[in-house]
Amino acid sequence: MDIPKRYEPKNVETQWSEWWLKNDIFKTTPNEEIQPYVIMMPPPNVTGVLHMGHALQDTVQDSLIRYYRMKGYEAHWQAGKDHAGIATQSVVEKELAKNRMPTRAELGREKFLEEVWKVVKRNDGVITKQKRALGDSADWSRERFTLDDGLSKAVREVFVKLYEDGLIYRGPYIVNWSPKLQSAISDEEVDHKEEEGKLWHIRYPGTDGSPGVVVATTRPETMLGDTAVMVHPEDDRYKNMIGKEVQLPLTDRTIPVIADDAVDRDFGTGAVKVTPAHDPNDFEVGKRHNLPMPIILDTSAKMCHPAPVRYIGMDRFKAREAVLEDLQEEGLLIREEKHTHAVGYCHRTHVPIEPYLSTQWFMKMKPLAGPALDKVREGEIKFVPRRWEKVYYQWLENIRDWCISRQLWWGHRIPAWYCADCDHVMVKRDDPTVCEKCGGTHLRQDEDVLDTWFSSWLWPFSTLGWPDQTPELKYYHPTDVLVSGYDIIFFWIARMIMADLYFTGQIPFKTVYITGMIKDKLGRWMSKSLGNGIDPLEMIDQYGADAVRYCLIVLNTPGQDIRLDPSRFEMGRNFANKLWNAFRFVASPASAILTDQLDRAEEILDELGASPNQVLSMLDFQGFARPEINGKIYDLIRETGVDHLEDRWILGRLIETIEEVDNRMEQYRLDDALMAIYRFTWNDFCDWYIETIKPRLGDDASIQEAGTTTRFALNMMEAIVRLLHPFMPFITEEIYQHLGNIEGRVLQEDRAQSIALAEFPSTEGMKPDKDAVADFNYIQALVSAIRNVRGELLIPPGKEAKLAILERDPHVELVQREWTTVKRLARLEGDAPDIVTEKPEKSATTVVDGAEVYIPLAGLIDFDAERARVTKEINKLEGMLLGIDKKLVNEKFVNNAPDDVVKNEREKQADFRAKLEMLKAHQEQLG
RNA sequence: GGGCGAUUAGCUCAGCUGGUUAGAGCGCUGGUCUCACAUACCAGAGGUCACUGGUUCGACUCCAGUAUCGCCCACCA
Repeated sequence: MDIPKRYEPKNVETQWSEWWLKNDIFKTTPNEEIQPYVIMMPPPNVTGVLHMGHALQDTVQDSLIRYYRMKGYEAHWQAGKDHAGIATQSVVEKELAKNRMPTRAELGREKFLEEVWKVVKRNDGVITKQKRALGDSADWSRERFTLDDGLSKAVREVFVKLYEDGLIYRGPYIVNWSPKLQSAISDEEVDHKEEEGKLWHIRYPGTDGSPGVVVATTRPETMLGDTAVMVHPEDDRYKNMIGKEVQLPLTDRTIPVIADDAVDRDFGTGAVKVTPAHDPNDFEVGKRHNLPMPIILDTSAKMCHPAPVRYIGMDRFKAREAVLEDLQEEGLLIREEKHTHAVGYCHRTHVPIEPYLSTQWFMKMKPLAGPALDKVREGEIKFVPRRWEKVYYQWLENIRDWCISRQLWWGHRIPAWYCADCDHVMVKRDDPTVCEKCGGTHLRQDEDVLDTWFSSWLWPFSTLGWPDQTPELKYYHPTDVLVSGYDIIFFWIARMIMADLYFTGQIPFKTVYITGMIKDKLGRWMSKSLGNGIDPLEMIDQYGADAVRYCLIVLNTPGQDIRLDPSRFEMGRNFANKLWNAFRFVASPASAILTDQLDRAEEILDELGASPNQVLSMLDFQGFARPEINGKIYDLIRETGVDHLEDRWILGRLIETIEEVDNRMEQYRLDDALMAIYRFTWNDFCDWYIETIKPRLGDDASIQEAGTTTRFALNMMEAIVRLLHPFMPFITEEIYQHLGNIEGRVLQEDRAQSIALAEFPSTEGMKPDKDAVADFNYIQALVSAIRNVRGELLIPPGKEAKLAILERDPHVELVQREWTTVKRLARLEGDAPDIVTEKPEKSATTVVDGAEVYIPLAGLIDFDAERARVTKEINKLEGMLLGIDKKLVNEKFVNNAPDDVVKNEREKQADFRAKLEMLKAHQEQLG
């Protein structure tokens, strides 16, 4: 067999990902006989590329999906893409500019949308391909797009239904306006940043020549749109002003002084300028007091008409300077002081939001919020980790209406028509041609589109065919878990829960698994401007997708941010390489031996004393996925007289590992699950098991022994790759298929086509052999102790040492029996340990499991080193013993602590004391 | 102004419902190209678990507070 010494992921990974796709390995179908396990993949932007956040979340999802698929579920991972209104539209606009094409405005709606579709079609498939390179085992045949016909139908249905139910309305309100996007955005799309700004005090003189009032503002430029000054009704300073008019500086207008208890008397001057069209509070005040609401900033936040002519066309910040300058000149700028306040920024374009009075579509959220809150409160939907539920509650409890209209072109156009003849508004499932009220035919559809999230909040059911009652909807819905970052709890997660409950009456998913966000090495967000991003594709190219996945899973504590440094991927690569070489080792003798065995089949079977079918089926590789066979394999091996301690030990460790993996997977601690597999593979299987069985495969071993040994080791290998497959799908598929080939003529028909479809190892009906585990642990401790002596005393590795054990040591028999192992691993000489009645002269002494063992040192080392080693050991022991002594002297501890804890401490005390005594005696001897 | 998280070895992080000799990877020190793997092996050093109190026989783990860093929410102009 041709197996490369170094594992090279590149070709292997591409090959398998194409093979999986070609063979429909991940395709699912509704099947009532099988339990479904479903995850909705958060749809990435159509024009997007894979970034580390995707890589993390996808790996988590894929590991879950693959795990449950192997556990026998119909595991469906629903993929798709989001049209991402604003993001996509600006990508296309930028591209037009770059290519010196006409602008959006020049092209007009229809032509522009054609351009967008061109870009979308060109990019379609890019991110999907990248996700496949990562190993995503989604059912790609069921991919959906938020703008495809089905989803558009769902969006339309939802809009009309909510309109009919009175939850969607249209009207003039203050919205968050992004001058850069030239569109309204929702509250959630505004980022607040604390900023050091200024508070300016401006005098509004009385119309009668009196001093008037001084107002304080952070936005002097908006004064040009003021229609009142308000003071607190009880404020003695201003009581006499209420009802009077003041002059609005820089204009020829006069405005009234009104009283409203929304005013905080202690802030600023206690007098507030009121700009109803450009401030949410002032808008409310304006409504209460019936004030005019002149709009003085246009959609680009430039000064416009009712403002005095000399300011018109000025950008808002430019206008601020001009206004301040002019006020200064007129002596009306009283003072300016520093003032920190929160400024809203457009989440996407990072320009300051302009509160702006405009007519938009809104959705009442309160009625939807109640049930969504209940489902989480009642535990029907659980967040992992739980603390995110608080964030969810807080948002829903204070939820405000959702501004859903956007002044964009790319998206679902609002299904509302206005009759030019009678102003009637129609919201319809099918495009109307005639006004239902006046019969007129001059209908005009609303120009705006819906917020992107208005389609994605339907994702868990719209992708499954809703509003039609499809078999998919019945079978896959509700889904099991949603995996996402905490950054879109409001945007998406909470809204999905609301929508699903409202429209299907079901929860969208049972669990919300919140991942952390990927940060750079210094804990900063990865961003293009900082240039600190790590490209997952580059990492896949360099280290392999398995390595990237390994790293991301291991670093991922639920809900905790991850500081990522590219060098971290080395651990994944190294682990893959380790696994590969372990496989190479157990596989290389396999072909030869097994072929030979089969050639001598009858003879061998005869020796084994079993019928051919029995033996073949029991030695079948499927063994470790079938617990009931597992034990029998071992029994059989033992019956043949090939009874090895290490086999029973590693089997025990495997059982423990499988149990731990299952347990940790249930808790969504994929990091722990993977670490358990890692430890088993590297520390137990590679470091101890393989090292121990080497003699059984060497030249001195019989074919029969080598054969059974290889069988057993290959079975272990198979168990390992199956355990590991959910996390590292490529290398495990590669090894699995190799194992299948090695098996050659034996029971091929029983093997799954892909490891992805093989059974996950189970421990059903199996228990670790406790005695074997204890015995092997002793051997490990013994070997480690000897190695420690060797290491500390700098005994050259090539030099073989001797081992002497006391006759009364209860482990004598065990050490004799396992001498081959001990000898090899500790590099000892002799055919057996020396059995002595007392300590040999000039020996290093170490204590293993309560008994001394000796390494005669004559000719090996100087005794100073041994003295130093023993002193170190004694100091350590004394420290530990001190703590235990203290506890046991304390009556309260002895009386109050549980018996087993006290017993445990007593045992430890005895052990440590004995060990200490032995070492001290030894130290004395050394002089 | 509320809320949340973090603070454990030089670095990045685990440590579940209080009792472990407080762990891992990387890095570091010493030794090995030992016939699966130098992307490796063996041995080792390194931590008053941010601080202060409290609860408890016992606290890295629970409670209160302090400090530093970070995040989210919030219409005081």
